Amino acid sequence: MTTTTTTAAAPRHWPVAIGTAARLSCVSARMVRHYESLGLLTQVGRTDSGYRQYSQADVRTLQFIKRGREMGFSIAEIAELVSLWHNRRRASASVKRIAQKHVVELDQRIESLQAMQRTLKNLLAHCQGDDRPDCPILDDLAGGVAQA
Amino acid sequence: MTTTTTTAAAPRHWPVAIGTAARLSCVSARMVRHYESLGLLTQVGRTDSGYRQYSQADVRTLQFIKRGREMGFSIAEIAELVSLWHNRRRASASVKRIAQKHVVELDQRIESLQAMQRTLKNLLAHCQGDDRPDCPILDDLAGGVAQA
DNA sequence: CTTGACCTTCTCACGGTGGCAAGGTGCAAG
DNA sequence: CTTGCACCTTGCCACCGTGAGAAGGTCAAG
Repeated sequence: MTTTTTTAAAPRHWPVAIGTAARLSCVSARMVRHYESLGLLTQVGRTDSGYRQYSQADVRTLQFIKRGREMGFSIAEIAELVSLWHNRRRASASVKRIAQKHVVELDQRIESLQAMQRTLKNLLAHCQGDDRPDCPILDDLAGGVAQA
Repeated sequence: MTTTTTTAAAPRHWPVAIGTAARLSCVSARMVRHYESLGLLTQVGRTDSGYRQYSQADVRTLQFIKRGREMGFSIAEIAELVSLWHNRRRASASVKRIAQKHVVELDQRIESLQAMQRTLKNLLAHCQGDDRPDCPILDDLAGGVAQA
């Protein structure tokens, strides 16, 4: 393997093309274009032939987005966060507000999933799971007792 | 209010039109059609003019689907469950298997959301949330310390 | 007959990601 | 220089589940 530009880490020259930017940020080229189309990346450069050119700052923004997604922020929230990140006169309170709202949403989603789980585990505990047709799970789904 | 057919509960006559079926099952007419298009409702009847006609059994199936969605089953899983429900020679083990798989998936999703929460709460605890720009949340997103 | 509630089918959207196709580019090896 | 391959470009389709709306037909009551 004579690694020329195929290596993920530490490119010799900037700016880089989309493939490299994708590898450096662990975001697929597909999504890099998508994020650009959503306006998360401010004016990406182009070569004469139309290839996108990414600066180190662009790649850092992509990593920022990636990390935001990993924390479950929506694209819209990330857009706000990126904007705050780029704004030196931001108030950390603005960031905190977004994050707190997100924590609440996560709480609700977790709650909801846990409620499902309680119901299901309850039903599972009473299901024989043999070759007979009788099944409390189906009974419940069919308008049953609604045990929580 | 001279309630004729507008009432949700207990229709005088069967079969009923989609609106009534929707009200009885708490599924939007929109989704009732959608479920039919996915094959979850076996051959819905039609009047001469093309209106769908729902029997009590159809409405019960819709309620079954509704409850399944509330427990977080995917449409595909619900399709299997409905089929098992309709099959008198089913083995409850088949049902149990589907439900157990779903519980595992729920576990994973909950885990993942909780991981996000841990990270976020951690960062939030260190964010002043005042009018100054310094913010550990942004620092983390920007390729920071990755505190879990 | 008119009105209004209901029904029909159709399309488009969301969020976020993946896939594929058809075509242009850039570079290295021959 | 040519060939070949990896890369880039744009564009469209798919998923899942749901909502919104348009444009038109139907039914029942006034």
